[in-house]
Amino acid sequence: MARSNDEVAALLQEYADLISITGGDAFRARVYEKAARAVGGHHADVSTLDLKGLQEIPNVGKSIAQKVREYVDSGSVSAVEELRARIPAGVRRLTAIPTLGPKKAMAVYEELGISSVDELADAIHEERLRDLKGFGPKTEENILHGIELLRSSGGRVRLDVATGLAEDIVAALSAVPGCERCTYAGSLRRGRETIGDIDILVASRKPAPIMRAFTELPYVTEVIGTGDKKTSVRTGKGLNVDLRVVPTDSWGAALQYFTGSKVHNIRTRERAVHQKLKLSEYGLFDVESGDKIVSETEEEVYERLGLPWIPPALREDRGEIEAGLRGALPDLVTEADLRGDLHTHTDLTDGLAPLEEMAEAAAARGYAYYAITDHAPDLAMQRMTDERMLAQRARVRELDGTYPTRGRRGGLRLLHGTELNIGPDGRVDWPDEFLAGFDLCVASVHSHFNQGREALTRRLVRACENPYVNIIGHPTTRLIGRRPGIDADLDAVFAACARTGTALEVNAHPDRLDLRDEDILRARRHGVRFAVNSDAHAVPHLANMRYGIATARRGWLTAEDVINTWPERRLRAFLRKTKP
DNA sequence: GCCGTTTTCGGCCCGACTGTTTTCAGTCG
Repeated sequence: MARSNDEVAALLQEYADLISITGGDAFRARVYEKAARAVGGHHADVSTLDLKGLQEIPNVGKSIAQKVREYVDSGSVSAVEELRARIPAGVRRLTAIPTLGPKKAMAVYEELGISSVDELADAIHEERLRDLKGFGPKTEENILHGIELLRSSGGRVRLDVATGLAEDIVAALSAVPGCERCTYAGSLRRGRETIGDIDILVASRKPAPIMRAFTELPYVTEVIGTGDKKTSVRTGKGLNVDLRVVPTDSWGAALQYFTGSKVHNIRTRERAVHQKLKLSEYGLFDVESGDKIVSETEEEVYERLGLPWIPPALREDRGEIEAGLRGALPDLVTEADLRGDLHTHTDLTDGLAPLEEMAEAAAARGYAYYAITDHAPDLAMQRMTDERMLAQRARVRELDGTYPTRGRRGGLRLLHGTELNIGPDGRVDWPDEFLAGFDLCVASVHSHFNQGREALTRRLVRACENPYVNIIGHPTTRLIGRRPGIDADLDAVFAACARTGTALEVNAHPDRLDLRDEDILRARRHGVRFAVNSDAHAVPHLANMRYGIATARRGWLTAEDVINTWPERRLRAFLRKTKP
């Protein structure tokens, strides 16, 4: 079951879409969109709020608050039902087709009675669309192509895939003569968990050679559009890449603009308007005189708007503008803050590399400490026994402090741990006496994902209450794009973590990124501590930490919030939990 | 429909590109 907030947000978004499709007031539609986002991101459950409490949510006024109450009380909203009755659900789905927006969707429905993607494809094959006003052969072709894209991909790729491609493109374009600066922006710079398309920004006085080099890159399969300021392509990975070329003195304004997010940009531009200024990708301008005020760096742009520079990870309109105005932006954790990794595997279970290689690679990363946490016996396929685990522990003790780690006195401190399995009833693999021998225990759910909400919640809370469980590993077990997170009452779990001194993992594997940014934000309000871990099963996986840190930053975490940035003594004290 | 260091009414982010247009609407980010 989704949180009430998510259901209400989806309903408000649907209402906004229906207003747009029916040609309603565009500003009114936008307000519903803004309210949908605000409700989705609100910390308190809307089903527990009265009208007054609801109206404290930004962009929720009397009218929308009443609709939310109506939904919570009765399960539906009459105003939404009225529009649903006028517009078949299929018409709304048409707007998911690239190049087909609300206006065209309404036109094909009203003129031709089309209310599904299949009917639309048929109509195009029969050349019936081109007779409509504003439609022509090219429009038909574009829509048909859009339908193919919609059916084939569906869109977003993993953060690591997009990062790799973007870094290749930046390297290639940086080598083109006349390219003065080049970087990626957009959701990738903000570190979102999946990427819909890549935005590349170049500063240059001569765009043509850059645009040409861009369209000739080997992985480009199609050029969608091209001008002297902007070019868009599709790549073999099903990922679109947009390239914008701006004058060098516009770099800061352009970087700010193309980093987004859209909602953050709207907020910053609104601030500009209130100061009789205009903010675009070319700079911050005085409206009356047209004079450019600043444009060279992001810092100048924000400063002139009365704001400190805001880290890209925070630019989602989740309170960063208000925090900036109060001087209360968090000092976000960085990869350099990390002193160790607290969840890793070796070839004793399902890892690929032996303990020695993993430890050596960890030392090379400059860590001060490193935990080996192989699987415990309840994951039967891992064939773990007490003897094998104790033999590994003896080897860990031998190797402790023997790997020189740069910039630190003494060698890499090795911690011997395990990744326990949280059983259906919340119990873990070993009895307390055996668990007491570990330096730390991660505990994770690996099966029985579909127990009811109450059972799953109890299960996780019970794991937190185990005095030997230090970290809940990949807390929701979601796999991005493949498996949803378990349906537990996460707020209850977060409260249990805070109460028992159990940390929540931010699993850095790009398939997981679990907890996700929004859940981190909620957990943080409970006073929970976090561990950003690679869950490495091979040496190269240790470097996935960058994605975990990106996610932690999106969750507003500081080094203080993350236990594996702490000095070893403080970490070990935390791991003693509530035990005497 | 929401909101207010101009305002309780009158605003509401800005520009690039495309395809259809004889000067602009729609879509996208």
